[in-house]
Amino acid sequence: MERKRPTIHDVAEAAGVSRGTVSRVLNGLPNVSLAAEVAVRRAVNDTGYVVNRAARSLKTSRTGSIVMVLSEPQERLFEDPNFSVLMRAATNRLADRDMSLVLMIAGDDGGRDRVARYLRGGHADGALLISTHAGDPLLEAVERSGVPAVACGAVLGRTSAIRYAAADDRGGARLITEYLVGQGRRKIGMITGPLDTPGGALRMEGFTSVLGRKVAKRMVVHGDYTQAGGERAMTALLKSVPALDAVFVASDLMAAGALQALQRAGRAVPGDVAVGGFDDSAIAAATSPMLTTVRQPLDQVADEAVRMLMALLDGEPAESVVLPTELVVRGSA
Amino acid sequence: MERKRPTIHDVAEAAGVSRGTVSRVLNGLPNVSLAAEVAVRRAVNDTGYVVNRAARSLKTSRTGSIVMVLSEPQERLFEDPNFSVLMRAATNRLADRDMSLVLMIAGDDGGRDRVARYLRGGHADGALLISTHAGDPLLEAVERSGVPAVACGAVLGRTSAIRYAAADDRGGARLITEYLVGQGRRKIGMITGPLDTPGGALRMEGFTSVLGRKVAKRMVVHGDYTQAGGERAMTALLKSVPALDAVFVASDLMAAGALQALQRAGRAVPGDVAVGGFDDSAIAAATSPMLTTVRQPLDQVADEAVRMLMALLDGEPAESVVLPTELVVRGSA
DNA sequence: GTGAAAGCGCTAACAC
DNA sequence: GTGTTAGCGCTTTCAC
Repeated sequence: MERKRPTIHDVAEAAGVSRGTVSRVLNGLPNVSLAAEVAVRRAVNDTGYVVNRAARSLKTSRTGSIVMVLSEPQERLFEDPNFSVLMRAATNRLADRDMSLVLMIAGDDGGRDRVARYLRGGHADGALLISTHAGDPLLEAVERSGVPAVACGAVLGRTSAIRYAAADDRGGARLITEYLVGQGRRKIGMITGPLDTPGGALRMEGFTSVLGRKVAKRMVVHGDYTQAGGERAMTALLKSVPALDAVFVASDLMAAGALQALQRAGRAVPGDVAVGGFDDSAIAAATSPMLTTVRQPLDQVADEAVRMLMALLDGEPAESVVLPTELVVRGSA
Repeated sequence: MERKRPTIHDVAEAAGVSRGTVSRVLNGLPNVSLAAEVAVRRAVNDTGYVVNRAARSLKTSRTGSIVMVLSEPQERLFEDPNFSVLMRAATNRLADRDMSLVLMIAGDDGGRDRVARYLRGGHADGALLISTHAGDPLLEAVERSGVPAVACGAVLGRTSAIRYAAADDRGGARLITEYLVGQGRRKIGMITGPLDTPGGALRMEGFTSVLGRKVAKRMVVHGDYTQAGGERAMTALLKSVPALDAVFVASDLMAAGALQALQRAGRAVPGDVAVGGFDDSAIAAATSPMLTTVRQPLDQVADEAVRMLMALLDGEPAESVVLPTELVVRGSA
């Protein structure tokens, strides 16, 4: 039973029509009689025919695949719970359209080069960009390639024309900051992410938009999205602002680190210090107390990003979208 | 500047040689003079040539891509910290060989169908299987497709001939169980994963191999790898074995749930009850106390799986490998 | 409404 | 050591 894979030719023969007609049926083009269509569909079934994408692609110069590019340093990706959500949603949305998702990592120059070559080679119809940061050389490389691209997460900096779908980082930060204020907290600090990332810059903007730029300045410490970084930042913040009674931490993972620093310092949470996180990842429910945090609709972000990318592929315009976040109250604040 | 993408023909012309010679240089075949090689490389650079994979694939019927198939119910993947590690490592290893990684999700019948069609269509040179379970219909579909495949994680059941690379689940479970015994614990319970998964069945085997099948039987409760499931299982275990002084939980996420159940029940950890986890994921360092757990070398698992798959593609044999795990002692036991 | 035929860009077999 | 050439399987005019 090791017959060669059937080609469109075999199907045509089995259906008693020409290859052209089979192609028309397969692609849903007009000008096919009902009889022919039925015969072709039957023949496809009987022969077990599956199109050869390479041949189709050679002819149409469309590949049927989208590349998802991660431009995050690898260690961080390693700990990033958001990434797999985006990937899952994107894979499913693309599968709905019979397209596939290729993954590439552009963490260093070599990786970026590979991505650039891949795109210039026309190996993907479009690109989905994950976790780019301000001034990321990848953005320029992608734009130069001419391949349609959409980012998941805001694209920072005025220089890029790349559209994006993102959760409302600014609004989410405002939400939780206002919640802390509403709880009667008066000395509220913040631990940010790296300021060249949207989650770093925009969540800080949300925070300061509530508490004021000036006041907030000495209450803000910068972290790096790792748990150890969160712990260090919390320790530093406690030192500089001993009277602190609340802290908004820009990611759950960092918040877990902050919780540990607070415990070590003998501060009760939320009794002495209330802690707010961001992400609503699995970590948020694993800490003690569980984290009050901000949920990002990441599956919707991916859905929207795919939708926008498909529009772009069809030559239609697509505007960036920002999706609302949601406060999730648990024990830590 | 919107020139058409250069083809091998343009390169040949620029280098003053034939297309055949260019192809030989590109593919590192012998019988090329140094002069010709230099000229071709220069021309490639000058023209910005990138091979057209579709054309190459059409000719060679090799695609240069590997598909990673997730056969996990989607909700679980969502919380699974292991998956992104495997994917990152596999992507990097494949990139080293200039191959790319396509992601597919085979969580339901529709997904499995798509995967089967994809493989039968010859759209990938090989498959990397993630989180298959015993009797998974996907395994049969993959085998029927004739596409070389390797699993990450042991393949359960005698029926499948698919080779795998896995962490030593049994040994890791033994390691931590012996550690608990060595700490003087006498009433040691266990919360397993689903028994049709390797992590479910093998970690339980490791546990019972230390404590004995009979003794262990009433001390074992089954979980589902979720945090809520871990919490429920812990509650049930405490009820049936009130004198419990230690528990080995088959994943960190479930262990986080167990910790919460213990806290609610007023049992001190590790004072009253020692808790051991498995995975050494980010969660393990976020709980309080931090989890004593078993580290799996997942990047090595992916490395090995890719290596085996490449061997298979070259027509060489490949034997399954099991990689040693490591005990990571923190606060919970 | 349908068939015939011309390539898409590449590799590999063959002739020199 | 190098050039020539015949397709790989498909889509898409162009006739009919």
